[in-house]
Amino acid sequence: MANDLGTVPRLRKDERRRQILLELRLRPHVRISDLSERFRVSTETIRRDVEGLSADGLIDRAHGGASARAAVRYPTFDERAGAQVSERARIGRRAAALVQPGETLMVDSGSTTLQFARHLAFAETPCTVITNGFAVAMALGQAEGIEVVVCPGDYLGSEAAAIGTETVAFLARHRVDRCMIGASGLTADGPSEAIRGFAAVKRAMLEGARAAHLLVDRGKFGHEGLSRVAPLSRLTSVVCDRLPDSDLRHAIVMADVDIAVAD
Amino acid sequence: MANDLGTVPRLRKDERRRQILLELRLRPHVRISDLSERFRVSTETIRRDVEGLSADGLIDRAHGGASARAAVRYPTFDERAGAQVSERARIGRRAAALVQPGETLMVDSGSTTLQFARHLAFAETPCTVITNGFAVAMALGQAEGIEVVVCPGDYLGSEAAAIGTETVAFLARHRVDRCMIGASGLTADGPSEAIRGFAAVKRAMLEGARAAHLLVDRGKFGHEGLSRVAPLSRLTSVVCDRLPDSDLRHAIVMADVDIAVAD
DNA sequence: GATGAAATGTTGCAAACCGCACAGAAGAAT
DNA sequence: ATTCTTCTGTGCGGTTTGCAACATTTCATC
Repeated sequence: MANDLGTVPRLRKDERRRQILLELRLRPHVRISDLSERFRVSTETIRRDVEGLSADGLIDRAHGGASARAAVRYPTFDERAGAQVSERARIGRRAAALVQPGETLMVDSGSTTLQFARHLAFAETPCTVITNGFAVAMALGQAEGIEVVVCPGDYLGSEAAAIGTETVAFLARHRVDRCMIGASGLTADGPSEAIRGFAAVKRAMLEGARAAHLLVDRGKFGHEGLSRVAPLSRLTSVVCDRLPDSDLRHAIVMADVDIAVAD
Repeated sequence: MANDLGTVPRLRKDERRRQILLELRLRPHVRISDLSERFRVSTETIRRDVEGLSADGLIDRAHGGASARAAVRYPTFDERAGAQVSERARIGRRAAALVQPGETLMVDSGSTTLQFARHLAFAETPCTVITNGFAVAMALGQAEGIEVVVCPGDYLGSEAAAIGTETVAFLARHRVDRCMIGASGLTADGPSEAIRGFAAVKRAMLEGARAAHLLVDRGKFGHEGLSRVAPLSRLTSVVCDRLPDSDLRHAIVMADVDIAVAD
């Protein structure tokens, strides 16, 4: 109803919203009261603007204002089902414990590997990490003793990650002790990935690492994404929050892959 | 009074504050009520944490929560005057107008080039941008029609940028229509940079671009950073918010460099 | 275990914010 | 000019947050 092709929208509202968006690209947070003062409109109007932008997914709402959209939606939007989050956090912590001081790593982008990065950053295990994920780099970048190397590539805004041939070629030029990757699904055929362009990156990490750890929560078991990443046998271990069904478990064990259950 | 070298601070508080900082690396805003729930402490305690972190200049306070300090620190807290900010914004807008559809660009990390990026993102001029700055990539990554390529390199957390030999080598492999770079200072000897490791990146961009634009606000005139980036003559134009003094202006003109004054 | 400092929780009240409903204002289309 | 739609402002009750003072707990140290 708002986007009739022929109509020229009014200036006022769109201009304001546009300014709000611009502002939020510069600073992470704006206050409704400030905006109201600046545009000389009522707080209610700004509230409606912010509400609208938020509904369009362009910004995140906050009490008293609005904030830029999170680079990575980390605890997804299911706040209450935070179970998922804490399970991923447990997986991340378990995986972080695998890292020995001085090691070199490759880390995938994704919410589960981000949890890993957060725990590794907290542990401050001295190591070197190569990653294509912005959130992972930012999480690790503040930790003392952790060197972070970022991959080149085409920037994928929706996932805040670099992908593509540049990324793959860069990874192929490196060799590390371990890699930590996520996946959209895990079956007896191996991990698979739903997001276009990610499978190749994960594959490149698997190739370049002596040990490969797959970080997946129980929700991934039995699901299959669009692209096959690699056969199960390519993995060293699967880090998860619960043992898979006996079929999948059997396939994993037969492929000589360890299973580590967090907590 | 907080940093006695010998004393070992308690765990609880620091752990919490650290997690808050970590969280703010990933999302721009956290709510006090959420944090209180997550850490199972009273909102007052979180409020004190946030207050403390804010006093240390590590985060920005907001009603109901806290927000990350912009990846690249933006100047002052004076909202309305915001002179520096709006001047940089004007420079950014002016520079964004230089970009023609279909061009290829290299863009430096930094607060002024970030302003450029956000205006380019808003204009949605179709183009391809190579950048080493995370904030620049994230700003441009939301825009339709703009392809963003990120550089590899060592991640510098304090500036959210990639630097080092990998970055330089990557840039050297590319050739673009224009580059947009910032600087810590500008004198008759040319632009200079205060942050270690940045000068080499800027130099590589200058080498790889047919046209080179330096984006600087008036505060940079006459200042000189640690590393010389390049001679004035290497630039195509200087985009600034006010004409430099006659001496500097003369040097710029003699070097056959254009001066574009925003607004 | 006693002691004291720091951290945390609790309470009460003021201020800021939210959301709704309705009315007025500004444009667009007829 | 008129109608109609969309946008904006105002008022008000309800909720959340902020802030300060005080009570309580925790922890290190003796």
